[in-house]
Amino acid sequence: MPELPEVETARRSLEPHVVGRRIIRVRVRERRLRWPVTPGLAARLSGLTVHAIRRRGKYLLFELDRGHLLVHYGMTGSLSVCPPTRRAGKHDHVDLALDDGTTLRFHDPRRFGAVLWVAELGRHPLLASIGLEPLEGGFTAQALARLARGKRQPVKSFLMDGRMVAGVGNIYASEALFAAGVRPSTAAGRLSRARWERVARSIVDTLSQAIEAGGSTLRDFVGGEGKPGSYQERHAVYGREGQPCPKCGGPIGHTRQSGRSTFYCPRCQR
DNA sequence: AGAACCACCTGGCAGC
DNA sequence: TGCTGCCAGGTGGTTC
Repeated sequence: MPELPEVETARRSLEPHVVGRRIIRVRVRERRLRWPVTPGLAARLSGLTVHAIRRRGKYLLFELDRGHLLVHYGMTGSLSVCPPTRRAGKHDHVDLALDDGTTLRFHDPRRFGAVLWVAELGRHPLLASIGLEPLEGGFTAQALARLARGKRQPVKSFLMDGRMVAGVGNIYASEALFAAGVRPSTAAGRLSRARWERVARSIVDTLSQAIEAGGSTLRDFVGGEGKPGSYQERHAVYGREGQPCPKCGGPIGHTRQSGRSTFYCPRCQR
């Protein structure tokens, strides 16, 4: 469950269970994730209290007494709060036992996710070059246009580039561009100011509405406390090739951009 | 310098 | 059934 709305939904649902809890024990069953789990994670985390859970793009950041625990879901990662009796399954790679008897468990079949301890967030290379945060101040048409200046890259790829915009992935790039009426293949550097205004607003609206709906739940089920989201029912174009466009009724088109599926309405998006 | 492609994994599904 | 090939919400590094 990995784009911004899904990560934000996870953050909100974990917060009441995890903030204020002390980490009692750590168990790493599989350290081969996107990057190897920080060596000595158990010694690093044991005894520390979680003071807050923040999000930057698609990263979850657990603020501790010392440093942060950084979690990324990759394509198939998830966290759940389990009762102590729950047996670990095949892809349950990391457990944090908390002082109320529950376990915060990281599950990730494809192992594209990450679990890292970070001393100083500001200096960490994974966070240093992250782009504009769509739901915070500064996410404006002007800022986007400035970043895109001179780029011939398709606007959809631009929006999915984490160094430009944080947290927008394949689903929400397609959905936001549909809402804005902009063709995904348009060169980012050639969008007019008026179109950037529409794109910026569409990104904010799309992400906000998705968060309200609890995100999109596709092929995976959300374990633990997390309930599945329902925003997939409101996808206008994503995964809907050949089905009628909600605006004009024409068939939704499908194409491939730098290896990723793109869905759009050829009539409504110019 | 900028944009496309590859690699990293497992699982589910369609088609034979 | 079981096999094969293809597809999947990410992203850093490599190649062109």
